[in-house]
Amino acid sequence: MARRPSNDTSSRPVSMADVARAAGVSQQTVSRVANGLPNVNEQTRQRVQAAMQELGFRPSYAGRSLRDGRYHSVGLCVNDVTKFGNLSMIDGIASAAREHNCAITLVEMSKTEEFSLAEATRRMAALPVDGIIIGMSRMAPDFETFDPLPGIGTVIVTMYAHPRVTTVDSDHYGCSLLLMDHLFELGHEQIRYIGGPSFSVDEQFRRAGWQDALERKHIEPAEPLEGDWSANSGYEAGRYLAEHDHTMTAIYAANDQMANGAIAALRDSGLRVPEDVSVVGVDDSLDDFVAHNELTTVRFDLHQRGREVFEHAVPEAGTAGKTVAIRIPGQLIIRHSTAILRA
Amino acid sequence: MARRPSNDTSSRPVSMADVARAAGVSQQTVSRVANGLPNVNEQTRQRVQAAMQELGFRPSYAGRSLRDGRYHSVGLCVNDVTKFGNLSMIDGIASAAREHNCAITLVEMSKTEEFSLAEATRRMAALPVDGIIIGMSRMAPDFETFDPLPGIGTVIVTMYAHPRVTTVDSDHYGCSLLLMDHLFELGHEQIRYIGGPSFSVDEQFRRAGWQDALERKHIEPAEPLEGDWSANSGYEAGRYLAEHDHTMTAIYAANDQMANGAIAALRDSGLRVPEDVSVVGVDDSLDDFVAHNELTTVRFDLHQRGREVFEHAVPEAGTAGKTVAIRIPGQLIIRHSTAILRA
DNA sequence: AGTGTTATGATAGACGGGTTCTTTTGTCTA
DNA sequence: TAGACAAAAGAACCCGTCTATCATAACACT
Repeated sequence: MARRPSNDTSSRPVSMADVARAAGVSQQTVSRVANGLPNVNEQTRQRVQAAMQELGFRPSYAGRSLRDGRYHSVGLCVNDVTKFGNLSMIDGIASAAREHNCAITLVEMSKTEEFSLAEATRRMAALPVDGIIIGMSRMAPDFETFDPLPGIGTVIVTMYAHPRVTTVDSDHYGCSLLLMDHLFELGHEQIRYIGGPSFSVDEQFRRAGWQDALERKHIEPAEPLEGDWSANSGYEAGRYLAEHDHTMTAIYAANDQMANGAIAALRDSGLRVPEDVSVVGVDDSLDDFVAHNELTTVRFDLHQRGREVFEHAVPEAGTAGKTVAIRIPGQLIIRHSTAILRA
Repeated sequence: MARRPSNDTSSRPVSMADVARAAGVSQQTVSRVANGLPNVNEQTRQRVQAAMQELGFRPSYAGRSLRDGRYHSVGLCVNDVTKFGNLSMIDGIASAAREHNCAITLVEMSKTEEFSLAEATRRMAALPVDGIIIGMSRMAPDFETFDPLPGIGTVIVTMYAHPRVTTVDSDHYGCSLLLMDHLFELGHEQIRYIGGPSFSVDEQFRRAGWQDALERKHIEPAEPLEGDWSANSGYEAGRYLAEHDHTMTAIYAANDQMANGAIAALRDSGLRVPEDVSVVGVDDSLDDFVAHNELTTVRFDLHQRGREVFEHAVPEAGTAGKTVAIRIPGQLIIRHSTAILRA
């Protein structure tokens, strides 16, 4: 014998049938009231609403989803919530999701465990999501071992393109070109690079942009330095450069934190910024943390990126099926850490 | 006429019935295979698994939830993802949720719209959640207009206590006592306060701690200054104090960013830190952004807070029903922005 | 009296997974 | 060969919401 329908409201959420019983009407009438359909007597409507109120009825998400085939939520899988890139991604997506009256189902992978597209997809597949977003800025996506789930939109946040999946990212290559052009215009040519950890894809593209910009002008790039995104690592690198490279006139640090550290190191070494050395960073992330932020940097429109990501993951009519690779350009923010090269 | 059952697999996710048809077995046999139950012939099992693979079957979240009455997700509603407090809360909760194999359903309220417990509860009620967490650090919770949803755990992250709902927060009052005791031990008595915006509850409790600590020692508190949590506002306040208060020997800034700004202002005014003025902050949030972080501060164990929040929102057997008010103490981190008061 | 409108109930089916009950099939023993 | 027993698989039903259909009132208007 299958389970008997139980009438004790204590252990079970309140259903339409419970409301119907309490109000002395049929379940359909409750449905009509709940969904604001016509052909309900005003008196009846009030009686039903009173019963709903009293019993604390709220429609079952599961029942409705089963019926509608939609969840009104988008899945987001990231490696580490606290990383600047991921945080700003969440913010951008949250704002886009809210506009579509959609929630975000967030899964943070363990910081120690292996983070792969395959694993992320497996985890998201079991969740109530109408689309899947996977943030892969830390490492190259494992496209070989990955198959997108059929019948559900998938977007990967990465600089790499995929033939069957839409990928979106801020243009981590182009931002370097913006900054390098700015430095070139100021007359700089000996531009050193302080990068993030070399496994990071963001780092790889930012460094490639720096290198290509130099080579395009037939300038031999000096050895890039490797940091870990933190201000301290930028300081170390800045110290090293101040002591060992007396021809350099500018430093490109791959994020603002390292740039900030590098500036401190240069000043501790007796060099002036920007008079002796110009310094640029990326992200425009210092404002809250540093008074009188003077760093020339690139700002990405993370809300636009969030919107692009969201709308490709949960496509409205028409846009479905097309897979594209979107690179969102950054905007050069010129402050006072860069200056014209003295003759 | 009700909807006809459709057999076109193209527009509909693959169900157990589809797999059963393809494998030539009944739907129940598919269920047995999917859930690893016994009493299935090895040959049959393989045939079913092959069909699952080929059709790309994945169990419907809605169907399973409807059946089980559980969602394996906890709802989290915050005002602004990017605020340090909220971010670290998400991180802590995410890590606790992962341990329970649980996802987070995140709803970010519009930064402009009114953020109330009633509204947050209303939004979360329509989502697939086994528990509800509402972050209310920005303003006093509107307990009057709020009723917790029956039959679902609710936790509010706030310093205020509620008779029928569990509330959890870092101890924003106690952290002030820790810092003030540290400064008292160093001999400081003229301790100025730079706070956050006065509508913030965190601010109110941190300031109350500062004031009570002074009054307990019968020291008249000097007028507190109001910032907006940013380094720039800390700088402004620091400048003002350096110029107008020549008796102060220490500054307590209500977060690290403002403390960092204040230090910069003091140094720009020709004062040395910590020799002339000691400075303390709260949050321990500077490490990534500032090289050689020397700020004495209080660190909160946000993962512990996340765990407490999660486990009270989604109570395992036993803990249900009890409502408590939990205040998680911070830890004093002594660096080099504080020093013994010179005679 | 006849026609139409509005309000409501009764019944049922669809959605997908899981549980219980029942039936069929196969194997072993007396 | 009949009976006992276990393994395998099918049938029915429930979870809660929504919709479709039909039936049945009550009521108004012509």
